[in-house]
Amino acid sequence: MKKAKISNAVIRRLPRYLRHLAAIRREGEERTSSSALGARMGLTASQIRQDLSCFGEFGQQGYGYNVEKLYQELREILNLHQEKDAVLVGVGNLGHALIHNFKFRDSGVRLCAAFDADPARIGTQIDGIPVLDAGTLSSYLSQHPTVLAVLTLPGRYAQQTAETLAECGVRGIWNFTGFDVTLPPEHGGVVVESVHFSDSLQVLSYLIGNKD
Amino acid sequence: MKKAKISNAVIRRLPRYLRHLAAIRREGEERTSSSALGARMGLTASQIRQDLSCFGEFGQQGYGYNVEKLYQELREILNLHQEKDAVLVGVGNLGHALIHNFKFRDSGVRLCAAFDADPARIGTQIDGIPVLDAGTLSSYLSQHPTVLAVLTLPGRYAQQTAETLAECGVRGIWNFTGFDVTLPPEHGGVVVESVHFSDSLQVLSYLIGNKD
DNA sequence: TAGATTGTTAATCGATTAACAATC
DNA sequence: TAGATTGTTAATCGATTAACAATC
Repeated sequence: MKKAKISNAVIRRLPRYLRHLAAIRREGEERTSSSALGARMGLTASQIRQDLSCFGEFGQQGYGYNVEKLYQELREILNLHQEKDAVLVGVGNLGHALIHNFKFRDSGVRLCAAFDADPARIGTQIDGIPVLDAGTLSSYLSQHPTVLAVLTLPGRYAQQTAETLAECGVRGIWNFTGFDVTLPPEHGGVVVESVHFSDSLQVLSYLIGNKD
Repeated sequence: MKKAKISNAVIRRLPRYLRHLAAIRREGEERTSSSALGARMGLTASQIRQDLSCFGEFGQQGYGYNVEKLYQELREILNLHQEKDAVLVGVGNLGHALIHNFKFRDSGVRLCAAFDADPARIGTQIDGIPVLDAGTLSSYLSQHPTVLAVLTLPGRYAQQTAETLAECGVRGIWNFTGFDVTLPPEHGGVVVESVHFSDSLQVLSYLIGNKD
């Protein structure tokens, strides 16, 4: 039901808008404007108005934007208001850290189960999330339709596991393995979002190294 | 000694080039070309040549690029060849996971010490990395000049800790706190590279939600 | 009302792609 | 040599910024 294709640049700014709106909201402000928000975020007022206008008309001339309303609009645009079930695959240090620290709920995600191949972990719970046998992943998914999967297992299993997930109907894969995962289009456009720690560190390395 | 300013878009592609070159190298290939690399990475040959030409002339007409040479060139461009000392601040689950799993060495980073405020953790070691009292951070830094810091502590301490780090001469901050950190220019252009997990998940949420 | 600020159209800027002469 | 492929210049495309009429 969307009109024009939204550019990637715009999409990647949305969570940042949301973060700043959330902060302004916590500060108790009722209204803001494209110029105020822009000053705060280091963007031009023009860009903010242009970005938001991709999704609708959320402001009011002479007044600006109602913080609460714009905040909620952004949550809807990002589909955060809609509950999404997820599983996590690979309960190593990083998987454990995500289960324990990360606020999945803030993004509308309900982490339902974790999977691991290590018998010592299977059957345990982490913060109330059961750790199940990785061998039962696809049978679990067939019984519990799940839209999201968090990939935190060793890189060598990334591709194969991603394919299993895609076959079982997962729509989005949040990939922390550091390996690229490519899913053929027969899997109906499953989206892979990768968090490449090393890419980020290497960019930092570049930036500090060229400051001389 | 660099000529023109390199655009951010180019810089963020460099680690990805490196990753693919590393894979091609592992596969035992001796040469590649902008079109072969482009096909593999989903980029145009033109873009690859354009990107690389920002940094020098690494290819040869009629032949293409020597994989090993280009790989090493990219490592130099990113300053990965140059040893960089780092500290990690905040030894919670995520900090622990990074110390234990992340291959800092692959990016030329030597993690020298970790800091935490929890007395139960102070004095322990994680994979050979000593956990020191967070209260001694600045005195440590004055004795051990350190260019990089990994921020993995609770968000409410992010800004203040970043300022301390900047005052103590740290040049780059790798920020995992989920909070934005802003350093005034009086800190001589300390670079902050943030890994915002929630931004990434929210983009994924947007993308799967708009596939209907 | 007058001032402020929107959404949108037009202008500018920057990044990507195409074309091609140079040459291995 | 002929074919392949570079580095670079020019053309295109897309994203950002500026301008402004509409209006709260």
